[in-house]
Amino acid sequence: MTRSTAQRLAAALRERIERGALPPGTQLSEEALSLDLGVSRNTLREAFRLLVHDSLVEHQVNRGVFVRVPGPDDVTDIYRMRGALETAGVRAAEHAPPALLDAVTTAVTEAEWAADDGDWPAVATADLAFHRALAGLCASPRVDTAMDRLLAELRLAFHTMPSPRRFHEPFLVRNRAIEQLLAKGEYTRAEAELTAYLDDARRLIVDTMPEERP
Amino acid sequence: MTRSTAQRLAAALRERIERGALPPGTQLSEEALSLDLGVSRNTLREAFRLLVHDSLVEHQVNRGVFVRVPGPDDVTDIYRMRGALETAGVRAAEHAPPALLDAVTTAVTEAEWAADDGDWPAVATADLAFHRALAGLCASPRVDTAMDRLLAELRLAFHTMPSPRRFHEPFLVRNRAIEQLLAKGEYTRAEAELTAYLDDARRLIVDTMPEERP
DNA sequence: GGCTAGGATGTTGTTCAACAATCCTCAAGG
DNA sequence: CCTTGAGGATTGTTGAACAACATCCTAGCC
Repeated sequence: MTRSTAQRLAAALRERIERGALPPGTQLSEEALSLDLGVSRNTLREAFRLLVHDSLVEHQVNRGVFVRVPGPDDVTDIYRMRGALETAGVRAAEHAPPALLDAVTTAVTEAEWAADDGDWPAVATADLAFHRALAGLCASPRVDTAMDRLLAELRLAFHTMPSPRRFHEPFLVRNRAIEQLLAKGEYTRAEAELTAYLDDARRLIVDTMPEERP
Repeated sequence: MTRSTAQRLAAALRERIERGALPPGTQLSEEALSLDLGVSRNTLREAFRLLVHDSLVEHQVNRGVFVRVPGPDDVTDIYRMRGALETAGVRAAEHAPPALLDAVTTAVTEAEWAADDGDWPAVATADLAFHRALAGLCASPRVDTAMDRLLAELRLAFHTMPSPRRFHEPFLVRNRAIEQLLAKGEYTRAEAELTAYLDDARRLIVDTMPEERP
């Protein structure tokens, strides 16, 4: 309860953006939103800064803030950094506390359950949770928050895809494979598998994305 | 010149902090600073948000903003994430564009020159530039900015050390060794060397840091 | 003496209204 | 077709005011 008004505002807007109520490209008008949410323009601007911080919105000077529209090169870059953080997690797996390793296994299992139910949004969430858990093996708060921001940005990119519904499903078996390799202590092979995985996923996304506007 | 007033303010404050004019722990009073810098309190608060974003200052609700005082566990965590980003750069070195590899070599050389001159602040800058160049081999804007933030935060930690003057100098020979391994294409050994390097540097810093306050 | 309750004081959090600076639109003119 | 220039709309910034909160000091109690 010790959160500031601006922080609560940012959370509310973040929720709207991730749900898709504010699709990429939308302008967030200061006057309209401040009236809508019942706060002053100044406070709303503070909330905007927080959203800029997790790169969900983009601030153009003298023009306003817009929900970001990640382009193909953004996705490519996100996957580069994901590769750095997740492979670091795999390399750290050998000395990671058991609780963190359990989190990896749990995420894979939950993704499989969701797929059995045909609950594709839940599959997406669990898939991302699996990769967050991989990076989490670093046992580093900074890695964790960086990873969270990357995945939030990626979720935004999914919103621009034509049909993201069953995107994650074919990758579940590869998630399980990586988890097995980790459990068996074959870290080098796990890292190679993960790298190949990320490369394929990135390619698949970039290919189905609309062209970048000039 | 298309920068906002808040951005200019943030840059000015960032410079003061990194120079040490605002040592870690200092409270940044809104009223005093707004009078001093000739801007409104609201604008100053916007600048604060930008500084929070590169984690140079810390915002405590209803208490104000303070220049961060990184503790030993902060340093440990920074080195964890540095390890992830820099080793990723080393692994990407094989396919990195020549310009990025040149940047690595240049940084090492400049560090050696500065050491010959006994210019320890310049040695520190060049040392950090070398590691920034390593991470830069990823050719990823997001990795670059993440690395920049990490190093800025680390510079803050140096300010709390008793005598950071010649800290970087003994590491220069190891920088050169890593650079040589990269040039010879021995990426695996370069990565191992780098990991050992980071571990030693971290230990050295943490051991000379004052105790964390409870 | 030591401890708690309560008020005094200063700081931050938020709002409001106004004006300046900038961008966008659209129509007039070459 | 292109340029140019109002005009309108939005953001950028300010200053003042009040509310909410933290800290410190003091008075009172055990």
